[in-house]
Amino acid sequence: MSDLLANLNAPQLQAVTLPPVHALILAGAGSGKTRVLTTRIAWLMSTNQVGPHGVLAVTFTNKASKEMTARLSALVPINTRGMWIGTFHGLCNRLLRAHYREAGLPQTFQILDSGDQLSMVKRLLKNLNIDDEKFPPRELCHFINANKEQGIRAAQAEAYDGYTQKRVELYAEYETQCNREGVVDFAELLLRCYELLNRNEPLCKHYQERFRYILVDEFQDTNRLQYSWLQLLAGGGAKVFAVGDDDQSIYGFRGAEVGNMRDFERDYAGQNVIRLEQNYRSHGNILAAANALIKNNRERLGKNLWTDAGDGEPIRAYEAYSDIDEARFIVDEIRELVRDGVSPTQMAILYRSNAQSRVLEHELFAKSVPYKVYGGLRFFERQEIKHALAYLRLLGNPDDDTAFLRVVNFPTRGIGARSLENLQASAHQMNSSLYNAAASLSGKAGQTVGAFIRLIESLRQETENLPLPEMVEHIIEKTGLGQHYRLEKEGQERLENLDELINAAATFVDAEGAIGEGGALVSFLTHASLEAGEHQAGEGDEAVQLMSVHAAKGLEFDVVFISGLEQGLFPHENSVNQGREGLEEERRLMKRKALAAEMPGREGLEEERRLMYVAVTRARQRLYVSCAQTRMLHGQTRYCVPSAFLDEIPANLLLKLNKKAAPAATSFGSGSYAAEPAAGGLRMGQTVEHAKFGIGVIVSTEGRGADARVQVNFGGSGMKWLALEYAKLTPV
DNA sequence: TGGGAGTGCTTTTTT
DNA sequence: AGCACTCCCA
Repeated sequence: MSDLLANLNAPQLQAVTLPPVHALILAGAGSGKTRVLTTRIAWLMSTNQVGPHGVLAVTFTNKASKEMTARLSALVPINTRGMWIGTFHGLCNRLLRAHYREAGLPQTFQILDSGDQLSMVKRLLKNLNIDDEKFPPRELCHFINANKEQGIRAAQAEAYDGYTQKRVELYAEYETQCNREGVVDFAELLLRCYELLNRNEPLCKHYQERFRYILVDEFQDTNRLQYSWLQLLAGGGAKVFAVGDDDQSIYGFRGAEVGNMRDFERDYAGQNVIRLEQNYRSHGNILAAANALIKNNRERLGKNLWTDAGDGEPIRAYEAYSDIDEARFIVDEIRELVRDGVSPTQMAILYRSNAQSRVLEHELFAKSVPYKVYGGLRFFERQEIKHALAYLRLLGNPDDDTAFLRVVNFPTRGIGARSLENLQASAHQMNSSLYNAAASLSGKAGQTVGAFIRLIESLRQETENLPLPEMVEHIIEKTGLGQHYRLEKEGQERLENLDELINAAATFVDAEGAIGEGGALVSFLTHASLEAGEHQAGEGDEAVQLMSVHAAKGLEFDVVFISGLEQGLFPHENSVNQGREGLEEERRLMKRKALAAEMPGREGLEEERRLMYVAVTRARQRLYVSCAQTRMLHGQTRYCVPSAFLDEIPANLLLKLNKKAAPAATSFGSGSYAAEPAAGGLRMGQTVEHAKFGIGVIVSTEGRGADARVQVNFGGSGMKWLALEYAKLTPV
């Protein structure tokens, strides 16, 4: 017991040992958030205030929930397996599986991932003969999800214009189709679970009485529906312990509501707000920079990180000529650090968008520095894996049209678009699944599709009594998938992945223990949807880590490089511009019109700044910030202005590493970002020198990127229009 | 059916 | 630039 509480600082101790009250823990970066959360659970249990049975702990990612489970079992000698610790989606799934009947779902309901959802929407549009230019499928998915995340069903959705009216209709169609197929998307897991509890009073009461303590991680990332879900479960007197950091809210773009923190404080936590402000991660200068940055945000609950550690090193800043030069600089620094004995694993290069990794990878490769890129295709999202899973899904639920269409002609069986059109038409007419409608087909289509149906039927029989891994293997072979990739030139890797799928099935069975009555298949498929597999993490290797800032949240490194700190990139222009349709839409949905109108783009910029704050606070000992004057973007050279965020770092914390003055107009601290981004980083009125025409003054600019041109008054040599891409203009 | 050419898009991402 | 997606032809 005393061990448990040893080494906690005062606010940590206070949080951990709080009496049964609602509480909001504002936990700054590196302040021991996970430790407080797990210790709180351990303390509650070891002091017999609650049993493992009465705890509900919610996280956002599988990784976080695994970590929480692991750390908890290290703290208390208890079997955490039966405990309700998991992600929002995982826990909702668990509830829905337990009460599928009450929730109106088939026992074997399957989960659509975003890709499945998209193809479902596309199919719907096609069947209804709707122009997908007018209603882009991606946008429609977003519309549907955003509504669900607000707890709004199609029947309740309001539409003030014809366009939205139509989208609501499509939302309704989509709902119908999902129900017909017995599948649910991610948002549906939450909404369905919420509705189940909300309208089934005895059931709700049961869980309300069961969970005495509800703990929520990363509370700043919750959306409206998740908040309501928590409210509902806490309705019977359970105490909610919410941990979060409003300054690290970087998922507003996908519906997270930082406002939930404020609401929670107002509605529940009241006096019990505890701030964890001592940072155990970073040196003083790094924290000072982070604090200075985030101070510029208006919408904050307020918090200032401090540390016992010394100031440490200054923040190193480098302004490169180009993206290539920036990469060169970073890689050179890394090589030097490696020579000095820093482990590559402890170094990370962060960027705002994944496209930026290319140049960096190129340079790392050229200099033979091992590296690892995060983000990209995940295991269960690979096409060969999805194909195999589609067959498995069809065995479990023949009504799953998405799965049906995915593999009905893969490997090819001579079932062309024509046959499928007929099939979809008659399925539509019969109001049944494609699988069921297949029997009604005649002619050639009837034969080929019939053969496919027989294949599935016989597979079902053959695999009925097989253990899961063997079942998977059997499917891969008997469907011709294996053969297909064996014959394909580039199929080797895909074959290996399919083997890996068999392994995954075996591992899964081992981990889950014996699950009887064919439940193993369903839970394996659920596992595949809910945990798409790590982002090709590949641990152990001595490699430098490359990832987006978003992906870096929750991680820490001795050395961090933040690259591409340029206006338009970081902060990203799409976040700051208000004109974007999607954003407008979001705003309308979030009913924040007033706020948005009052300060257009501010919210966006503040989220970008929080992103920068997250990036900065990843670093333990050394932080580099860099930008480039030119950058290849979308195949065009773009002339860049250093990020406003660079100017927000106090100059006394910075060590500028540029060897010589670079031959361009911009430099840190110029404040030039506020001005209209001039073509090529050159501004009106600037004096420049040209090899042939001599000294001149810029009188106007036109175009951007590769098309950028400037008009220069060269005095005696006259007025010239020059393309920046070709003309060498040196600022004077 | 499959490949080659043409077209368009391109922030961040978990479940 | 690079990739995904569509369309059309052999």
